[in-house]
Amino acid sequence: MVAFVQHDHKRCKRSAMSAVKALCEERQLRLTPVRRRTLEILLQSHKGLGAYEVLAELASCGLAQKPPQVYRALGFLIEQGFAHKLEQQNAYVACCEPSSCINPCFMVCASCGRVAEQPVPRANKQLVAAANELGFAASASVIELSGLCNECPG
Amino acid sequence: MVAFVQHDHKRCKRSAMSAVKALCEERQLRLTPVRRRTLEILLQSHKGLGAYEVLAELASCGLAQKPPQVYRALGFLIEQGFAHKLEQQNAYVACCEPSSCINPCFMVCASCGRVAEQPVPRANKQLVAAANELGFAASASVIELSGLCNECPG
DNA sequence: TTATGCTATGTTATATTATAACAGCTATAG
DNA sequence: CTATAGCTGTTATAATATAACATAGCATAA
Ligand SMILES: [Zn+2]
Ligand SMILES: [Zn+2]
Ligand SMILES: [Zn+2]
Ligand SMILES: [Zn+2]
Repeated sequence: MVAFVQHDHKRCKRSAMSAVKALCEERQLRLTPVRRRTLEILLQSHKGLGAYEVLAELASCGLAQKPPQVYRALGFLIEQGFAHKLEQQNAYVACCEPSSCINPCFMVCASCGRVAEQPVPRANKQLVAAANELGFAASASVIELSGLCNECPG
Repeated sequence: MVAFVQHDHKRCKRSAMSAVKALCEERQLRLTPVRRRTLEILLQSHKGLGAYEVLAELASCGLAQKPPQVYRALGFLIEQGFAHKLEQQNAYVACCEPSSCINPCFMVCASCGRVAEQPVPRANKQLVAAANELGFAASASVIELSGLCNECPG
């Protein structure tokens, strides 16, 4: 909800990271150095990053050299809801609200690349209801909008 | 709307193909052999097909041998709204309603792979409105549900 | 303590998906 | 005919992702 408006991004990062730490303790998960650093890399900005961009960052601080390493770390973060994959872009982005995030909608600015994440409970209910009417039991949704953010002129 | 219920699929294919032919005449586009055959291949079933699966089919009837050929044909069909890409699966599917299809929602059965396509105007309006409130001007949407269809047991 | 099993990591190799770049062909309008 | 625009053929390569297996760290219980 925050990517496209002025905000204290340092605070934004700190709060996401501490939420993730808390959730890991709660769930008895190990936030290992490579997982933690991967999340930090994603949290640097609100832009989606390709897996190989993340890998390059990890490599530059000596934490990983090979694709499987970054895909594992991303897989962990995504499974736990600490990060998301943008299917349209094959890009990865940290979750802004790791403790309360369910089926968000992503808005991707085609100009600056920033991504905002927004819960859309009503739209989700309607989608699931429409699906149910067709006898389809929906268990997950991908909702991604692309367009222009308020800071990027048409 | 039709993939998950019993229906006359031959009719389904014929009607999509003739709608596409009409639209091509209207828009002065060339439905060349490779484009036409690509569409026919996608229309064989309501499952999403990978680009290289389509290519294999094209190759088996001598219409294309190399990746760029199938990606071009798919690109044409998608630009014109005659087919869609399922971003979650990197798969391609023919459009069921080529003459009236706008921003549909896709339901992908995780078990049988069939894909149904459904207009969701209300959900779309809500998504766009929510985005606008954040100062985001949405111009395109990807909405994909995954789950189980009525013929596939949990 | 040390044996045991589980989770995570390291590494090689390869699979899968997609595009850039350029050469050649074809339909058609003038 | 010939210029042009759009389509096709081909080579090469980029970009994204996973399989498979070897090794290391850690947790816990005999
Ligand atoms: Zn921020
Ligand atoms: Zn922007
Ligand atoms: Zn059908
Ligand atoms: Zn099914």
